[in-house]
Amino acid sequence: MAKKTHHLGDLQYAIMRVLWATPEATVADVCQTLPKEHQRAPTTIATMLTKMERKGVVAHRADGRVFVYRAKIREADVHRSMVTDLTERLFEGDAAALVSHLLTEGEFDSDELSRIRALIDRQGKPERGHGR
Amino acid sequence: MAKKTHHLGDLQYAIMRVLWATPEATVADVCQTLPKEHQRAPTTIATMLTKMERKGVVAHRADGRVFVYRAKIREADVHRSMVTDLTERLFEGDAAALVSHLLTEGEFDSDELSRIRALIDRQGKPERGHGR
DNA sequence: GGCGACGTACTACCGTGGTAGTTGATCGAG
DNA sequence: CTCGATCAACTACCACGGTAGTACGTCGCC
Repeated sequence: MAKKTHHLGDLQYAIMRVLWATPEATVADVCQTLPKEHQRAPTTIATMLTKMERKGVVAHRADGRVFVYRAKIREADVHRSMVTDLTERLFEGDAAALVSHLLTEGEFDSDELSRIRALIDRQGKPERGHGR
Repeated sequence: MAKKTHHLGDLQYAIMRVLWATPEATVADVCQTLPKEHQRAPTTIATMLTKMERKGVVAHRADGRVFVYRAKIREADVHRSMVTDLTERLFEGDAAALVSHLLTEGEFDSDELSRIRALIDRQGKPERGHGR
């Protein structure tokens, strides 16, 4: 497999989000769907998509004379690879240290705190193979 | 102020780690202290430091003919800015969603889980101003 | 005094993200 | 058939991270 940490730029990630939200999209579709802070000239999007295809993160098929693009990588994989990346760089792979960081930075209000607590409880308790 | 999300490259971050670990360091010091996966030619480090100084993340003073560099930004700030960056890109700024992601990705063993739970408990209540 | 080691400055390149203009093919309208 | 719109292709830049060689000044040693 070897996913090897896709690092996408800002615009590239924005484009991926469009493609993840729809099965297929033309350059024009992407342009229209992009949030306004990422609005760019259509040629820019087309160039980006070409470069992204070279990288293997998208693919296209010709529908008449227009190209229809689709994502080749899954959002979850990118998320995982980006989070893992950051965790390794900043916390030597210690994800708990990342959580600790978020807590000490006061990123959460008490509402979120309980939400997270609930998630942890669901995670730790039950019948999952590993863990004592 | 204007923190404006320092995004450091891989080598740059590795260099910063060296400078954070010591009050001051020469190019040679940095070269020697860098972990082997980041070992580079001394000129490379020097060039990098020059570029980093232009960016304002380090500063130097001349000690005789050698330059002694020191960090201009704090590690905590970089951590915060990088984590915040990722959280915004991936989870629209919802840090709890990031934690949720980590949990569903099974990043923690039960030991870490309890550690995190303890941290969360400490967060809600006061007492113990700041230890260690 | 000359010479080599050391150390910064300068220069040069590559890859990639980002940005967009220009070109050329093609398709539909008149 | 011709004209204008629409697209992809190609080209050209810029900035920046990364990488390192070369040039040049200086310091200590023989």
